[in-house]
Amino acid sequence: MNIRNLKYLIAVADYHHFGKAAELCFVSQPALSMQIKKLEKSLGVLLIERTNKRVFLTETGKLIVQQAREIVCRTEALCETASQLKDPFCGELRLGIIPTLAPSLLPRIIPELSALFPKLTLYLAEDTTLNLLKKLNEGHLDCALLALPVEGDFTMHALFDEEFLLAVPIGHPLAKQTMVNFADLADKTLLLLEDGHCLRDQALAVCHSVNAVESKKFRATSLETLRYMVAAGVGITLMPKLSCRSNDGVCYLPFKTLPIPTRTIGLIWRRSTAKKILLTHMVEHIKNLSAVNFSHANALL
Amino acid sequence: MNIRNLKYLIAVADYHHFGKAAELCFVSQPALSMQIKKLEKSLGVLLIERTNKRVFLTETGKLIVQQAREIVCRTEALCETASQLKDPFCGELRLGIIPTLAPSLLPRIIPELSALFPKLTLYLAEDTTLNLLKKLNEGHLDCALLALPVEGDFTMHALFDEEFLLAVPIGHPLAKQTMVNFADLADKTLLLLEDGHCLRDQALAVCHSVNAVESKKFRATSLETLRYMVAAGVGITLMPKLSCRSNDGVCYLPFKTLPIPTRTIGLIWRRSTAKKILLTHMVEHIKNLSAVNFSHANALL
DNA sequence: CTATATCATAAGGTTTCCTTATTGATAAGA
DNA sequence: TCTTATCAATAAGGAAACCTTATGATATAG
Repeated sequence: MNIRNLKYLIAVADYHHFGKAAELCFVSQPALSMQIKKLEKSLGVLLIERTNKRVFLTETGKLIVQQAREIVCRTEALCETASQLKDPFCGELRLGIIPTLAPSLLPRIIPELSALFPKLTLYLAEDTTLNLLKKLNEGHLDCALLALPVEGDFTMHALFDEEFLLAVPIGHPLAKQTMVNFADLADKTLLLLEDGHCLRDQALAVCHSVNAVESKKFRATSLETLRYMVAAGVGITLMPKLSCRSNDGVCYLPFKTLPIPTRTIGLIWRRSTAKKILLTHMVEHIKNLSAVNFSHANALL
Repeated sequence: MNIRNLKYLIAVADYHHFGKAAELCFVSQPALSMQIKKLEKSLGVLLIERTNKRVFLTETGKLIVQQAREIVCRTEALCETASQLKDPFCGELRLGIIPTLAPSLLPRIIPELSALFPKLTLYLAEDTTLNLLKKLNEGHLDCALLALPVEGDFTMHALFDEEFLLAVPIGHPLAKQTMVNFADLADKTLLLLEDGHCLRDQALAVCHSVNAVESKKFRATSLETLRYMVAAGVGITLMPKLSCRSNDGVCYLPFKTLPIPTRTIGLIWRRSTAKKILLTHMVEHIKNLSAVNFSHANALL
């Protein structure tokens, strides 16, 4: 048995076709057929049932393929480990991020990160927390930027706390204040995001603690929609600080009452990742950036 | 990279010597040297520092070897899976068993099991529960016969309940009774096994529930020692039913009071074992054997 | 300074593996 | 029923990988 054998087997398992599997493996069909046969012989079991029109795995084959995938996956991880140890700041990094953070945070950190890690290719994926965790576990992502805490066996590093501000239309009675109390929100109705966004749950928690309620008529699909709804005078909402802007027809009021509602933004990754060194450096850099750029004074772009 | 490469690397990591590692791998030293060099080149990192007198792993090498061991281990597991699927009742089975069970149970099941699985080679290892669990986890054992429940992520199957009987010397006042009550034990002193035996803990639990106490002067290293001490009139003890004999100078009294003190004997294995089929068959056979042979009527040999 | 131990290198042969061409078997269509 | 298309197996020859033996280089010990 060798790793190539296993890769060929997995290709056949994925394509149910020797020819296509061979193509995928960049070898000729007979070469692949022969290797599969050799593997079967060395294991002493039939892995694939071949008829001329149909190729499918035996029950034994399914179990073996399952283990083969694990092995191939680990060999790739080994290579990745070596490559990262050679140069931790080189290669690719697949970064997941939640939609309520991406448009506001990325422009503030990507330019600096690109400059700091010029040999690094960054791939970005925007998705909900639940999907990000899934993709992380499946190895499709290397790390994720999201609101802590999350469930799962990940290494988690808090980066900064992001305040929530109350967003009201310019003409709103509260817009005359410079700050807002919890009491101001009592029995008010807030516009929130639709299900799936972690921000929705955090906002609901705030609602609960100040005796506000969610609007039953409307659930937004994005923060931008939410902002336009507020600007249009439909209602008020909570907005994370980094997403607050000036001169957009909305008035953002910071909270005066302690504890100020916030969410903690963090970077997480699989404990077993090969990119530990790069990622811990990245945490430090983002922490520094946030301290300098997202501070109270200049958080509003 | 291939599996052979990794095996060679692991051998060097284990022996810190190219020549000896090569011998272990049944190849010449240059062949091994070349493969290691090839691996280093393909990974792009230095794995081993060579001076003419000393061979040692780089920090990178240590991390890579760690992963290599995992991979090689899994390839062996894959082979084992195939072999077990080909013939589940063939090959080797490494069975662990606790010392307070081995001498009494094995003679009652090994002959039948040998007959049922003639192509199976059975290796037996006697050790305490803690050590058995460790060896199971490390892959040095395939399964273990012990008292349930145990801590850990294992598949567990109860086989039978084994009663505890009170062992008293023939001349003892209680020896005149045919059975014994919990009340008979109140404030009595019992001889127990030394630390490490699960039976000790179970006996202590019984002591606690009947207000008996442990003898402070003596702790036995085995059930046999315990039996001799009782026969010599030093004290009384609890004896698991399968270890009770007739005509050995000791009188074994069953408990009359409900619930009769017992321990549950079970077979456990790693959830990921390749020998699932064999082991589940074995569970059924031992259950049947226990129903037929360890029943109340003929438990005393 | 010599001997020894130890890993690296070199040259040549063996084995493994791959490629192209072809065969054989089966299912679908005429 | 015969033909055709599809697809995996087989065969033969060449390329690559790998191993072996012999030799080289270098550091340590005496």
